[in-house]
Amino acid sequence: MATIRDVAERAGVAPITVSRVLNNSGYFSEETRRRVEKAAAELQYVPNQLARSLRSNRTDTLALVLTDITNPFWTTVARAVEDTAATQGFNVILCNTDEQEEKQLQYVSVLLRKRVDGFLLVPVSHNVEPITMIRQQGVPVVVLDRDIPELEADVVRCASEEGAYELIRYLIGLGHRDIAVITGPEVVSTAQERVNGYRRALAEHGLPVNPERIFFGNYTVESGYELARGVLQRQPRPTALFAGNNFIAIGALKAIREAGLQVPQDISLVSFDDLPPTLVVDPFLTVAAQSPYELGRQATELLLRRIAEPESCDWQKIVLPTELVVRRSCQAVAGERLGD
Amino acid sequence: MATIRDVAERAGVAPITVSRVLNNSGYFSEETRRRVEKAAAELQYVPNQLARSLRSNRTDTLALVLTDITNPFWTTVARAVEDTAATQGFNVILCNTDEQEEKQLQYVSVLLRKRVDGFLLVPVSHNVEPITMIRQQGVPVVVLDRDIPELEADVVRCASEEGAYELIRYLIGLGHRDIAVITGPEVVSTAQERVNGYRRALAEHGLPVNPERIFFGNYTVESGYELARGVLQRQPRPTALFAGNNFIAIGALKAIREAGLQVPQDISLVSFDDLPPTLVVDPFLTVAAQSPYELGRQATELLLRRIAEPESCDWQKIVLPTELVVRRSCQAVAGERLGD
DNA sequence: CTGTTAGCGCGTTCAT
DNA sequence: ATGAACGCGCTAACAG
Repeated sequence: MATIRDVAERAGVAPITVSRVLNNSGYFSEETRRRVEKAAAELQYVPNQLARSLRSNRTDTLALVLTDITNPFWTTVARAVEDTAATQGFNVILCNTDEQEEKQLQYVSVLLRKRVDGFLLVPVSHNVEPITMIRQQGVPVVVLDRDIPELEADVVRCASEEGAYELIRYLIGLGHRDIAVITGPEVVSTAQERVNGYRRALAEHGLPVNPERIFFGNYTVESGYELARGVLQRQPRPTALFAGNNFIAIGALKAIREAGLQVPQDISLVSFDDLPPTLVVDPFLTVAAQSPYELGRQATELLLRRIAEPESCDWQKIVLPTELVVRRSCQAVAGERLGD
Repeated sequence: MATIRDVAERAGVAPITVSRVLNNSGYFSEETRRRVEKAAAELQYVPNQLARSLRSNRTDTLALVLTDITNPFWTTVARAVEDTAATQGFNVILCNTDEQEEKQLQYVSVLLRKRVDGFLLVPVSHNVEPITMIRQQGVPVVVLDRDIPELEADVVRCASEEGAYELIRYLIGLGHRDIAVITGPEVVSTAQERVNGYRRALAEHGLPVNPERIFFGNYTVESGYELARGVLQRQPRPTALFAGNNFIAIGALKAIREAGLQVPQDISLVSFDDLPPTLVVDPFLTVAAQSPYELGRQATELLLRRIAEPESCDWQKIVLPTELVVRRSCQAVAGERLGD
């Protein structure tokens, strides 16, 4: 593999001159340019970015540490991150933590060694260790989707509490009085907030909050399935179910089908997260829709700004609104209907 | 940010001793180990992998250049690649080409500069330029999902021709005689092969191949929608439709719904690619299912082998079988039924 | 306009 | 068991 010195020799100039021509920096004659470019082309010279980075302390690479790229929500976020990063010449290293502390810490550690210019991190828990580690090395981090209490940081996330609140208010408006919620891990802020929104909506309508109707689990299809199965066996059965994310909703739908029940006739169902329109022929679920693309885009833009101007310390907390999308997965409860 | 020299000073040893302790290579006393580890911890020393890579010519990083991570097929492949790479300590840089030559070339060029250890590439066309570029730098490439005619290379792909053949044979078995196919770009091997399988199935059953029933487009929902709309307007309307991938199938379903038609009553539909079971509550489409996870896993393992032993030149062509999954999207054609 | 020197942080080589 | 010198490939700083 040709180095800058090989090119220099062949062109009959010094390495620094090659550097100047190829980076178009400093002065050089037209004749020199031609000679250098010719030599570079003939040798198929590819500059070594590692050496460059070693000097410049920039790798033009971002780390995207999320839970599972397999969830279309994260897929869309990843796409947005990659798009946005590319507009400024950055590449993206992708990592899946599967919500495991250990993987998260391992990735952060490796990526720090690789000297990525910044991190987009979906924290697995409220443990601040990974973020502290990153900060100690002076590398910018933007926390994605989830907040960590008492942590001063740049955060870009969606309005989980409000979204949940609206969903539940909608259900209450349809006359529902017994609504169960199944959601993600209790250590994850989005799960907590969605439950908070649920609580607030009930409270504001003077309805009791029954702790036996609140279930934490994982943001997976399996977990949604299991939790929903549990819920459906209860007597009395709740008239509506609130799924904490798209995967949980899918799991719940499977459980409901398996129990021989129908949505919305036998039970109403709402969910956080939409599935991307491209994946669904006939959208059916009433949801609080987030904007994963926007989430990824804004987070990346913020991160790139932090990389460009590392001084600033006015942490930004960006909260993206959620949209209530009413479709056909809910039914009014007879006799108690309050509105539509 | 602390360097190896800072650690050495604090521990009262030479930098090389620090290197030996932290890499656990060569000899050093237990006392030295303790002192070095203490100093490293106190300084929060993070070794600079750039410097290491500059010497070792290894970055422990792979490039995954695919068309669009947003398609669940590629999402699953990406997940498999990341999982497999991680087992050997490699990270993955993700790039979306959107089927554009220019983006593809740009990415390849940048990633060569970054000295990734290997490429997993889904070629946008039969243009061998990107692959040639990579090879000239002595970097291993594994071609993913698509083959390039007359190119000697490691390729891991699915059996497109055979999968299409089986789908069409299945339709013919149901009595269909007029089957349209809508698929991806004509410059992409998978699209070609799926049409070849379609042709072969018809030919083997003595049925004419009508060029007016073959449509190339893009592997996107929009393209599927547009092409299907065109097909549905034809008189006579084909009795069955073969969608070249999952996105095209979704677009086709939208067009069919919009035309007020029902699957399978009014038209039968089959597709290449399944949607991941996790994304679908009630699988309905009859498909030729590929194994995207297996595709990504095998390709990555092959690439890692090439990286470990760069000498070998016996190109591997791995073709993964496709599975015909019969569900409820097809109906026998009355009066001409041949079998089930 | 072009070149020399030096150093980014690390690990191989050879010496002690 | 430990260290000094050197170079990986590149570019900033300083001549000329």
